[in-house]
Amino acid sequence: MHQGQSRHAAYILAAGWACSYKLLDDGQKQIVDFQIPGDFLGLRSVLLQVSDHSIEPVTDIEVTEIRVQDLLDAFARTPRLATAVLWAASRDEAMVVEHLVGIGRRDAFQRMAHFLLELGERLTLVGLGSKAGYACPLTQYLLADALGLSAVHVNRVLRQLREAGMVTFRDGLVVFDNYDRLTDFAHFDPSYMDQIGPLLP
Amino acid sequence: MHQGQSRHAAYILAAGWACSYKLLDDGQKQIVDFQIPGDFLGLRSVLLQVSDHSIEPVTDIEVTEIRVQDLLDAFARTPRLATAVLWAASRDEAMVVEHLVGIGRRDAFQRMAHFLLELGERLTLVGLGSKAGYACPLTQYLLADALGLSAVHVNRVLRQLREAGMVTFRDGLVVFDNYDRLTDFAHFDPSYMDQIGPLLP
DNA sequence: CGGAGGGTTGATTCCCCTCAAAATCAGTGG
DNA sequence: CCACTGATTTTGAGGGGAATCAACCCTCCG
Repeated sequence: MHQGQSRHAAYILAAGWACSYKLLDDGQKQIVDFQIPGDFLGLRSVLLQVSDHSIEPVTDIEVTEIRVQDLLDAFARTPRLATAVLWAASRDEAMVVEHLVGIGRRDAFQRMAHFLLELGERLTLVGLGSKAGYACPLTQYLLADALGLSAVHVNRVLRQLREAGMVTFRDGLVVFDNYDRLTDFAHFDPSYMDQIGPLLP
Repeated sequence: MHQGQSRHAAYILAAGWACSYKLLDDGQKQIVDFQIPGDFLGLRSVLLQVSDHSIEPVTDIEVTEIRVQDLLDAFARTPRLATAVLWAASRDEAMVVEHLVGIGRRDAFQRMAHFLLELGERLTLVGLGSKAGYACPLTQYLLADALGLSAVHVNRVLRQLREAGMVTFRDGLVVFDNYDRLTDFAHFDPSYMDQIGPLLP
């Protein structure tokens, strides 16, 4: 899916990882978010009718297609579903906001630590991770484009976090060497993620 | 409205400016967005039941309160309204994403230029601005917290943009000295803002 | 075996921050 | 009328975090 496209469906990611990003005129890339199993793909593009961003697979993926018309029809029949989707969209926005704060006000180390922790939290919710660590197919280039850093600096930051005994990212595996010290260092507060659930009438 | 609060209403801003922001543990502030007349206030906080951010007036403001229950009841009676609100939420998220891209991948000059242009575009839509300029009550401190810069650097950037004959921000007034050159410089593409409107069943 | 993608490390440069100090202005009270 | 205060804007000097440039290594794969 690419920026500017219209007429496409939304999907739910069943397996694999994807990433949504925007391309700038000078060729730079800013990754907005990574999608893991269970996440919506392209919901906003459908609602706004024109995609304002691109989506790309990171690994091989499996998706379930949701046709726009079906979704809107379901809203009409089941208003509570509309509320639930609105809730899901709000939770997505909350994550983008947290990402914005990280890039705007945290240095590279806290930014990286916070990112790895948030990803771990999300993966734990769907049974793909724990406080020990998780499998992570992202390259250092992808991390750089997500965190607003250069790939070289990502490498340095990862090395220093590893040498500090807080977290090790190697061979597609994130291992939390000292979870508590890492959360402390990153000022990580997961409360903005584990939401109560949709507010239903 | 403050981070962590629950039980509050949503509002529509009738007059004045507000800003939504997050506070970090070390006291730094990241402004996520400014709200101008016509914008929703706190919609996400209501849907997620707990506010993940704070909202503060920038000027004196006038708001219209929307009670949560009324909103949800209206969704049940008028599904199209739910779709419309979902659309508005998506548009808000698109603006946050654009903000994220700006902070992640643009230097201070393009960031400032882009920000002033986007604000101008939004104000023009509600009749409070034009390609000539607009009244802007923001201080350089607020700009700094929004753009992820220091107030000192904001000042330098504004001076250089002024000396380059592109835009002048002085005494609460933004004047586009050369709109075309500024949009060119900032790679500003307003298409992500003037959306088609809600997709209705 | 050559090439591509990804990871690692060092040297240098530069953008932006921090610290510091004035200047300007609105309000406030003596 | 004027000193006094606080908020905001302005400008300078110096420092630091991250980018850029440039190698080199490894593994996988046709």
